[in-house]
Amino acid sequence: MQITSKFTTAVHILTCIEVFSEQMRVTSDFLSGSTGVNAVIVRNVLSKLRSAGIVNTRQGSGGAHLAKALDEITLYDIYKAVDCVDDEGLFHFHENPNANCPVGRNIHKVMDGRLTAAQTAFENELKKTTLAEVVSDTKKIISEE
Amino acid sequence: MQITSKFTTAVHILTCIEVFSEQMRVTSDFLSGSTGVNAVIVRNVLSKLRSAGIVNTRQGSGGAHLAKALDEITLYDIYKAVDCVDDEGLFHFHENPNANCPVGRNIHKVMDGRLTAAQTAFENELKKTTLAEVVSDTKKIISEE
DNA sequence: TAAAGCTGTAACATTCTTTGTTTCAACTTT
DNA sequence: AAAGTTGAAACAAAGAATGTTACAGCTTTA
Repeated sequence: MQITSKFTTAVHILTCIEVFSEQMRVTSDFLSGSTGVNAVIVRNVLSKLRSAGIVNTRQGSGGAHLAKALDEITLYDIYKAVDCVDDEGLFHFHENPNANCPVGRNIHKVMDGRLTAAQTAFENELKKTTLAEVVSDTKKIISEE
Repeated sequence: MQITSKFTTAVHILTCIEVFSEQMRVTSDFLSGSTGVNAVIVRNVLSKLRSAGIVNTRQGSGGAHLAKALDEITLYDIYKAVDCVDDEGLFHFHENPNANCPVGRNIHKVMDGRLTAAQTAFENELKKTTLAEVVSDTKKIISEE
């Protein structure tokens, strides 16, 4: 199992918007070319990012723009925006533990807190990085090429 | 996306083995009944746990037993044993970023360390809990029912 | 030694998720 | 009005997760 590539795609898209949007119109076709991801998927990701208030897009005129300051967008915000994880949480619990078995009817109580703790540790780590850092690292590498 | 239910199934199975194996033979059929998971899947999970040196099973006689002390088995060990995550890591990176784009050819360099850090934070949290604690919590809840 | 009960495993089936594709209406600019 | 774009629905394809069937081989016990 893996976290959907929409997440890294979204980060890539946002980085492109920041790096290129002053010089050119960053369209879904351009982003499709840079990411290697289908343009409809790109629009889909952009749509989710827009719902989350992270980007602005407009029909007709084209070109995506950031809707927030770079340092106000964390990897966690992006991860949440593109629905990497459903409401059930990161772990898929087996669905029919037997309530007639003492272990079966209590395993959820014993495990849930610990599973949540692992998920939270993961998400907190994503909160530590902002798009500002990603963009700054990217620009630095580009300038040194 | 979610982490395969084989993980929680495995924890459930191991807890059952510890709780019940003194009084009875803990067969894959019994475990299937307690977990609500198909007996072949149970045997499959047991097979992976055996490969990882966590349980012993025997053809013919039946009945699974722990191969290690309870406090030497962490949730991380179980998670690794049942192959929750492949070698690529927790994140699925979009596969064809465009090397002709300055962002496309560098996005991996910028992101990989941060993705690994998030995965590591997650795994380290799983290392904090041993099966001893899971079993002890379970027995406590059962005794208070 | 035969029967019964169990494990190990392969092959296949089913369902769900992810990703891609086609299509087209609606919008904006020129 | 034409050209280029977004938004979104509907469908297709591929892959992953889970379940099912089937059966060979092991162990115990009668």
